[in-house]
Amino acid sequence: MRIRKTAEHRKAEIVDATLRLAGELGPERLTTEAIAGAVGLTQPAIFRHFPKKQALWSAVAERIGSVMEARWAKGQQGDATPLGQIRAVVVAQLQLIQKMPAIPAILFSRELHTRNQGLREAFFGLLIRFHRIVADLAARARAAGELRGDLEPDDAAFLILGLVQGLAIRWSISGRSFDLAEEGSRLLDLQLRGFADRPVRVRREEAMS
Amino acid sequence: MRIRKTAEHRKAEIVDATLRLAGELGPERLTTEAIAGAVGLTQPAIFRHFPKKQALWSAVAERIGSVMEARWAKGQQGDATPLGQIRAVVVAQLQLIQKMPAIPAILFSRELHTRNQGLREAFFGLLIRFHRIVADLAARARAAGELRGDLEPDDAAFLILGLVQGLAIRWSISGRSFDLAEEGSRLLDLQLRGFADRPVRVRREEAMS
DNA sequence: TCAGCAAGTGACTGAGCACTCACTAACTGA
DNA sequence: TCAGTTAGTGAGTGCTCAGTCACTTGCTGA
Repeated sequence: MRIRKTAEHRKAEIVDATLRLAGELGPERLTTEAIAGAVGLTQPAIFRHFPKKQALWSAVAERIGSVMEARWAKGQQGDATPLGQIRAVVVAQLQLIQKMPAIPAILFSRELHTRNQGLREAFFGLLIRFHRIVADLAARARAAGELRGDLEPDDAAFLILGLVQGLAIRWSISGRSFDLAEEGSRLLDLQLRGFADRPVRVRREEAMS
Repeated sequence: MRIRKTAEHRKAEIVDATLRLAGELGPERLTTEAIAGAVGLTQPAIFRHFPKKQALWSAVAERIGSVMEARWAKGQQGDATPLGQIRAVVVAQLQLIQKMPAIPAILFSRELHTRNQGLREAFFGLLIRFHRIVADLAARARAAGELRGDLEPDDAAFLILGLVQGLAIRWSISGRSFDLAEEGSRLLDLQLRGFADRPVRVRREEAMS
């Protein structure tokens, strides 16, 4: 007997399956046929819920965006120092990537880079949001004397984003062969140590010693 | 009149066109038809020189690899300090990426991530090579007292690779809207400053002051 | 100068895939 | 209970592409 569900429910199922499969097969290998199969529908049923495949990608981007925002907000809760909050936000992001490998897969996909402008804008916006959050925390860290004076908060954030993205690339291309959050936490420690406040005179002292 | 060239010459032309077009259209949008058009041949002629499209990708990877190795070697020439050589190698890499946008395009492509295992191995190998070079320079920097003692050369190299890759992502996704080598040079400066040697006691002095 | 080789072509094939459409049947509310 | 709504289907279309194949034609060396 044919099982019918509400459109809302099906949409969510389809987005879920797309997210999962995009991580497994990669966004360009992902066909509506495969998605339908995973959900237990025939292929044309997908188009009952999303008029174009692009609309499905938009829904996926929206889902990813809201999950990310939620995690970032949670990472900033608590009474940690600004640097501690940066750590929390970055680790939250890495854990999310580990749980949703579709995120780097889509970020590195041509689906995003050439085919689907809306998707590109959505992801670029997320990158900017992430950068903004880290940069704001860095600014507070600098004000609290936890950050070198010669390091602009924006630049500190770029370096931290680079850490996350470089790690994600290495993780993806190596076949996800290590624990992302763990390795990221370790490297972030080293990175933040290099960000710590150190007046110029200290360098002179070192040079003289 | 039909123009005939030697197979060797044509192969080089086809690889050149593929590299150029992969940067413009993206690796998955790139059809044999488009390549043939750029070279001035019909589509089946491509298969006269490369039995499968994958063979063409392999030739492209080989070309990229040899160009990279040459640049890295050149960057290490001269009598700069180890840190200076790291800077030279990184800037050389960024300039190459700027000249050959196909490199990040392929690095981020599904062509590499799921479709074409040989290509993935070739690029992963290049990443490892780059990491090795930077890590070796970092080890020499540490021996020369230019690098913090708590920072393993391998980890320093990971952070620097992250900088390069994060920058490449931002550059790609932003529509190549800034000067890669310039921005990279600036960030690398900030990064290397954080790598500079600083004994633990200095931090304690700071904390006490 | 001409035989043989190999670069190149025109016309196909077949697979993959997004998307369509007429139709069916499960649910819902009056 | 039954009419209207809408999730879902089966069969198909058209397009894009990698790859094939029989054939042609420019080039080279004996």
